[in-house]
Amino acid sequence: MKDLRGKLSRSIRNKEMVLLVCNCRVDYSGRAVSALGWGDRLVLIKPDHTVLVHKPDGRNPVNWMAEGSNIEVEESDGSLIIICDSVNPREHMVVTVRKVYSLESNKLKDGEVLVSAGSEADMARMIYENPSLIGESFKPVRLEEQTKHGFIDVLGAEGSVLTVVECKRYKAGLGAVQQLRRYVERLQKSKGVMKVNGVVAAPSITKNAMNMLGDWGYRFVVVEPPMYLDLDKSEQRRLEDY
Amino acid sequence: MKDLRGKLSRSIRNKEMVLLVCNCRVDYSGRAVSALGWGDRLVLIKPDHTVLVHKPDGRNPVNWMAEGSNIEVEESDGSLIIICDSVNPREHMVVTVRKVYSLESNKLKDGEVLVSAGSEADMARMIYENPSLIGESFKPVRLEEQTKHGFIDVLGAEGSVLTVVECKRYKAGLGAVQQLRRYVERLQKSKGVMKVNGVVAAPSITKNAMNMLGDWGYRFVVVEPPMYLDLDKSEQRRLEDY
DNA sequence: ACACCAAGCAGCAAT
DNA sequence: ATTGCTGTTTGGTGT
Repeated sequence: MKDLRGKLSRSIRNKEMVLLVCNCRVDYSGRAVSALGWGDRLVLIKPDHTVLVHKPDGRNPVNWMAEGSNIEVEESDGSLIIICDSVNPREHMVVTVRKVYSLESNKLKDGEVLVSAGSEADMARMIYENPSLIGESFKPVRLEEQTKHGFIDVLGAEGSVLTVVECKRYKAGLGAVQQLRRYVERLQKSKGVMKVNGVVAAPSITKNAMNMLGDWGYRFVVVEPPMYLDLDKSEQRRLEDY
Repeated sequence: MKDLRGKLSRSIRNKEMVLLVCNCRVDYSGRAVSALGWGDRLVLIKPDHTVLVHKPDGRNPVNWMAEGSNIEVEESDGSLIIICDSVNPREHMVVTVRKVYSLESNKLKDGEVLVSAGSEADMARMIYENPSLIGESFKPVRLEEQTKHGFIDVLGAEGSVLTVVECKRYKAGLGAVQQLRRYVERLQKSKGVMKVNGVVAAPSITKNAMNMLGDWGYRFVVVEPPMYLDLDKSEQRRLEDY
């Protein structure tokens, strides 16, 4: 274990990406507490001092420390002990390694950034630019207004009545209707007007949410999120082209 | 690349955990669309066919496929091409690898499951068992009741008045108050009673949420989530003992 | 720093 | 399978 400890410490200090496949146990305390008994896992230490412990299944790490953690490697009783600490939030994770299957590290270079589309913001933009998606008389006024007390996706008017549009890129649930209700009520209060229209714009809506929508006199409009990448900032290619 | 393709395919078929450190690009389409240019990354393929692409920083994978995806490995123009597909939701991810820094795989065995404490459910249980945390006259009735129209953390009574308690393990925000409001209103409607008490139980609460709470006649009670593990199911040890 | 909200949220439980 | 909701949510943005 001694040389392993040295190699590990050196790789971390050297800002390499470390892959440690091992049998280990993990103890965590901080925002919660947890214990994980002995088993085979991947311990991934990134150059930014993010530490991830992955079980052989699932998308998420079973334990982790956010970037910037302090990492110490010790050796005791033939075990490798990886101690991670962070302040704000104060967190502590200890990985005790009793068997190493493989340890390797690489210096990685990656300057690229993910380009993606299909978010709720993209949807809001699409509605702003194509107001008829909401209704014949809908005239958009403001896009993605983040105010002190909420975030209105699209604000517009139908005739002389203000209309709040809440977008959801997936099936709208109770939460979406509640959000809409909050924004509508705030507008009514702040503007001192009785009537404000509320619209949920989403590809679909759950039954309960639809009922709640009706109870409050709001309406639902089917809108699909736009799925194309703006790769060249000029030429947009539809998803299906790929 | 040819032998690499064989090794990779074999490891995947063999349900091993595959670690591929490489220079690659990634294209994804499904719930959204994304493109990621050339760079050095870790491609992690788990036995359950979860696929994760990790950049050298950050906690989350930059691209991924959920467990159970179909994975094909091809070779073209000296590049390794990993094609992942899933139905429901229909998703597609292609990792094009032009340079392999390392490729290894291991058969992992991990039967352990994470034991943790400090969740909202733990909080609700604590309140149920220590009702005075909410108030002198609070008598708990039901714990974590999932009704058709919402999920009530703790339901109780103060005198002859029903009381709904909404727990948050962290600082309570507007969402918590709205949730509470929905449950209270539903109860009032279904039971046909005028008065139902509402309580937000959390370590702290935001200013806006506190105001909203007052507007609706609800109250806030300071409660910290319980941070101890029930390791033996009999003997509880406090976090600080470790 | 705080507050609020979206996420290709993921994962879980109950319907 | 759908619905609703928590999470050591993470991550981003505006105040």
